[in-house]
Amino acid sequence: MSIKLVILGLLLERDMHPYEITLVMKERSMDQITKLQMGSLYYAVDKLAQEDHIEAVEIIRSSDRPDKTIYRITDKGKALFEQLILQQIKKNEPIYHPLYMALAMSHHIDQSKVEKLLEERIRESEHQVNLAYQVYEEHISIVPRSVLHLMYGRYEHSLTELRWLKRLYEDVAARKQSDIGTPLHLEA
Amino acid sequence: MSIKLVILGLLLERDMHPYEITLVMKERSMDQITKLQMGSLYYAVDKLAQEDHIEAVEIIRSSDRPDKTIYRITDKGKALFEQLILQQIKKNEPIYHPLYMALAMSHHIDQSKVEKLLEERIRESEHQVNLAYQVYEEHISIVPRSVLHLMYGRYEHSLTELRWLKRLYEDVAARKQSDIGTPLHLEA
DNA sequence: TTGATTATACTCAAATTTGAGTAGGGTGAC
DNA sequence: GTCACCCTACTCAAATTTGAGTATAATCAA
Repeated sequence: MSIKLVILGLLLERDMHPYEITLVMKERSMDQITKLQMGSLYYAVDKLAQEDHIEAVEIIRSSDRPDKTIYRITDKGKALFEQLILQQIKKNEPIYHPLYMALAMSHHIDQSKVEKLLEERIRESEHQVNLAYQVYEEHISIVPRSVLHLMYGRYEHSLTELRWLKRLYEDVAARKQSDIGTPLHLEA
Repeated sequence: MSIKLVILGLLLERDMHPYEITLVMKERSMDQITKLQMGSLYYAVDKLAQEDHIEAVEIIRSSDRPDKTIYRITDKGKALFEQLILQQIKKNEPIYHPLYMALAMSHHIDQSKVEKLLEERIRESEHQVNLAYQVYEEHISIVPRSVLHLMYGRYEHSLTELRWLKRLYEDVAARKQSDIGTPLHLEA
């Protein structure tokens, strides 16, 4: 499970409390690559603590706020981290893409509605591309190279998606969605 | 939830039993775009049936095999299908990529191990690219255009991933993973 | 100044997913 | 001919995820 990897990886940099982990993830837009849900995060942290992969360093109590429990990674946790990384590289799991699936099945419904929403989605997608590029540029001088690769990779994938959406849009607008037999005439 | 969309979409083509849905999904490599787990599929089918979005048409019993329940989509189900498609196009959710995350954090571990596994992964990724292209080509004459877009899109994404992996590999092999401050010198 | 939103920090019940199990039949290799 | 493995079709308990809720403080505008 991906969130465990992130928890261990960030604790390898410095001790943190769970909420702080969410902040760092957002700062580096890691929440675009690994799903971040508070409930799952706290569950995973508890799990890791029960198994002695991480341990509480300090509990900060204030009368008015919830307690903050700061965690550190243990040696057992470091071993798990390595194992999970290697496992993930080895395993060949596809990347799921619900938007593509929805659009692939969209020929069953009213094409004018699809066309309309697709226009908005393309605009949103363009925005995402710019955002991703900006994040990449802003981090050039401040993150390790592998993290920079991550950011550039996100930019590339968002660009791939945008181009796909635009091609699809042409077809929807031309009401060709139900055609069978003609290859997509692709240049790229 | 993505699997519901697929169930409804396939039942829109013809009546099927759940196991048949898994076969069709694999045939069209839809299982590369939407996670397919038997348990989740049967759960979703039960759910849809309870809510009258689909209904049992026929139950085939043989003494030796488990019963097959064939389902059809209802009008209520058709409405849900449209709603889910439009919702999915509207919503802007990122695509999660655990492999990228693992590699982005891999600078904390032994680089020679990463290098080795990365070589295998690149070979596997090349294989996936070829496979995806082949699936696209083979389906040109037999699926609606929007489904063809899906297949071509998968090919493109796998190619984007392959190029990313190769660039990363160069850096790992050159032991540059921890460098900070140099932009990736990119041509594409 | 009151109301609205955002940030801090979690918690919990209910929904869903996972992973393993069940069980008979077919198929290919040795 | 038998052993191992895949195919057909699901089922189920346990693990995990989800989505909403909790509660306080700070910030900002109208």
